[in-house]
Amino acid sequence: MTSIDAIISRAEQRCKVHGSRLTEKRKLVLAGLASSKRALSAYELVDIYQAQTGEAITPMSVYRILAFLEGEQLVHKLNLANKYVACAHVSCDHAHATPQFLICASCSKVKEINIDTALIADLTSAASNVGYKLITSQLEMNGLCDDCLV
Amino acid sequence: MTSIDAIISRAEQRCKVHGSRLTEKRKLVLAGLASSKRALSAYELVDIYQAQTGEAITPMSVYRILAFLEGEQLVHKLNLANKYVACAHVSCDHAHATPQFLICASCSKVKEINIDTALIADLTSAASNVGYKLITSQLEMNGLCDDCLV
DNA sequence: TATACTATGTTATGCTGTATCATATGGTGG
DNA sequence: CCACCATATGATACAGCATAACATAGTATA
Repeated sequence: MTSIDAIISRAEQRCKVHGSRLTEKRKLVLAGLASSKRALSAYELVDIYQAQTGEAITPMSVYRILAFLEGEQLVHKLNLANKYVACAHVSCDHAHATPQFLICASCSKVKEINIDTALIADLTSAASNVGYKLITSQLEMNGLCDDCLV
Repeated sequence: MTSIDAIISRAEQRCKVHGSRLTEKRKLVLAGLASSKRALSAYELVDIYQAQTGEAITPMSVYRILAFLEGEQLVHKLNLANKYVACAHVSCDHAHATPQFLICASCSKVKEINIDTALIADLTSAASNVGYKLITSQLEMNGLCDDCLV
């Protein structure tokens, strides 16, 4: 079972539980994303969908599908890069702890990591000290991956 | 001396030291940004420039000027919001410690805060553990400010 | 003053994302 | 099984963010 299959099958499970529909198109978009190591833009997904299925899809549809998949926590949007990744982290099988991301500024490769809860708590309280309530503790950081560092 | 004046005068100082030119347009764009509590988009700055000076300026020019000001560390780009802020933090007068930003998702009001150096070190080492070298430790977090929370 | 560099003007274009209205599809109750 | 309603997708247009490429103007210095 490839990691793509794992992601798809988890998606099916999740949607079943939530009573939402993982349609063929949604599945294909998710598969396109899951088959990439890199984060992809919506427009890149349009091309990949076309390449993998031979069918055309509009950016509008891709955006709608990404929004759905985000709602099911199957996909994360990386706001720093305006790109999307399939959620692949172990934590997702459980309580879905807020993910933290490292994004390679050169090749868009993404690592989803865990950061100490205490550290997140520190950030939250630092924010609260100046009157801000964090919407999400999803942290995104730009870096260079080891491949691109060479 | 208003905070705008303080920002402008620091800008003049900085450019003098660096041998770069703080032209009238650059000064006016910086002033536009400094006069706002909120982060502003390049296109908003175009409008503000027009309103404050009666002269038109193109987005292209504003982008170039913002790039210059960023290079002089007089302006920070907030990648989460695609907006810009004049650097107003005390830390900027000194070693220019890496700034951390809280951005109100509703009104774009920005707080530039200090985060414990140890915490940044933790993030850096967490990144390094999975093979990433952080490009910047500038952290951006979306939240809601106290005004918008009401 | 000639020159070289920096700054700005001008136009076009690309990428990211959303609004809107039309059509199709699929589940549910009568 | 059909009528109905909610959901999903199609199609088109457009808004906002950002850069490319080439032309012109302004400035410092040999």
